[in-house]
Amino acid sequence: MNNVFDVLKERGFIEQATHEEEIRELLGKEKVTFYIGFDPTADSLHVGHFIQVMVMMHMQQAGHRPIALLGGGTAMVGDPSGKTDMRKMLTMEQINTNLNAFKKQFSKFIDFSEGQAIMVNNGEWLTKLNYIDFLRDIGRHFSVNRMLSFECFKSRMEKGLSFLEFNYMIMQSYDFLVLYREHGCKLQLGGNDQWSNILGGVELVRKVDQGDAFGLTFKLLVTSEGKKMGKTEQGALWLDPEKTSPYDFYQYWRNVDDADVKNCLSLLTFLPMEEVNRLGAMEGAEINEAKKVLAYEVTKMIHGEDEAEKAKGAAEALFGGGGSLDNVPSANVSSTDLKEGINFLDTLVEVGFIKSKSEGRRLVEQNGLSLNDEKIKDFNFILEEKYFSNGTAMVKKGKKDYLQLKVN
RNA sequence: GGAGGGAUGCCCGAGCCGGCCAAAGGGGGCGGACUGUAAAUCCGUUGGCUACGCCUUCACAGGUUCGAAUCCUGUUCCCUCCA
Repeated sequence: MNNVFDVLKERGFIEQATHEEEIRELLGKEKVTFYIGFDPTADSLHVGHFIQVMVMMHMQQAGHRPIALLGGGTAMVGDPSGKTDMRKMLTMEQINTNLNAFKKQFSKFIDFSEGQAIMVNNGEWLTKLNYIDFLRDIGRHFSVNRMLSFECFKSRMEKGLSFLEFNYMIMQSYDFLVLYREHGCKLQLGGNDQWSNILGGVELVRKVDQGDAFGLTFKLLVTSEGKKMGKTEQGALWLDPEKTSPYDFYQYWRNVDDADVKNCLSLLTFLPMEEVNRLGAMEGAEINEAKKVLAYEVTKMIHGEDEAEKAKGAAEALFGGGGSLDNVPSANVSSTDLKEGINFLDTLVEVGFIKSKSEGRRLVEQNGLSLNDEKIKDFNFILEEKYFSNGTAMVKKGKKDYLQLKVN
């Protein structure tokens, strides 16, 4: 019988705990209702959120009950934790759109049937609060002196912090109290950047209801150098295949630093730790095998087995090892245009493979663009039928950015 | 409400006694070399275009001038101190 606490600890999730021993004991003896909050600030979850989802899955598998708290109310305010600037305000409509997107994505990973997990929106209670009542009931339990000393406001003490955002912590703390009262929620989890906010909630429940409340935070997904992971040129690594294609998603993990492979396997897959340790210990070129496993496993979990197979197949086809080119990223060109001949760079801009023609020229100048493995040397290169075989031609940008052109 | 400071390219940050500024420097990104579809390192590059020239950029709207990121006016936002 494994205690989830030990599992999470072994896999490297845990960063800080309010009452380490008691939490471990609690998780070992009863079915615990816990919650993690997610503010709907974008129209899709990203890998940073996914770490939290992984935790929820581990917990649910161990028999505990997750509450996915959607921050429809808190998103109206914006969490200042660790941020240097104020977030731009979101409109109600945006928040609601995002909320629905989050809901859908959660359902893929957590089992919400028969009350095994709950999804709630804090907008339901936060937007109805009466200011004076709230201040008198809740506000009086917070010491401004203490709040100001919290790490999460540090960067903002220089840059400026509005009262609006300053209240975020109190609102989140109140969430915990509401969930404690309505669902018997005793534990709040979150990324380590949420430590102060979680602490606020734990203390509030203890003060107001003399309840047993606990908090636990997890490592944020960062590289061995401390940089945030899951960032691409386009921004975050999204779980929505429309925003980050399964192929790009796969490639991201296929290309992580050697030093991060083990950590990623441990946090983002359910592979047994023996396997994680075995793969993570690989060195030199061998570790590429571990990266393939990582990429496949994570992609499978997010996008399903079919998409993972396709992404894997495409990668193999492009980077050696055979496989079919069917699932390589592609774009269409019209056969009538092709008969007349079309400007190569214009075409690439049109299909979005390069951002501008200037970028295209730069690439040509720097020898970074090729067609069917022939370097393009001329800005005005004309694309014609003769470069296509079986209706396709392969464009390559840089070392590993491929686009298959297909005639239609 | 009063006094002062600020807003620059993806980010940070020079420039602000007007022309030499598409704007120093760093970070990041991109390309090349080296490799293992890795890291580190080195080199190049980093607004757009009908491209040795042209066009649009230095919070926003006007003005002065042959000419403004740089001067003036108004507006918005932010910060600091005082009340």
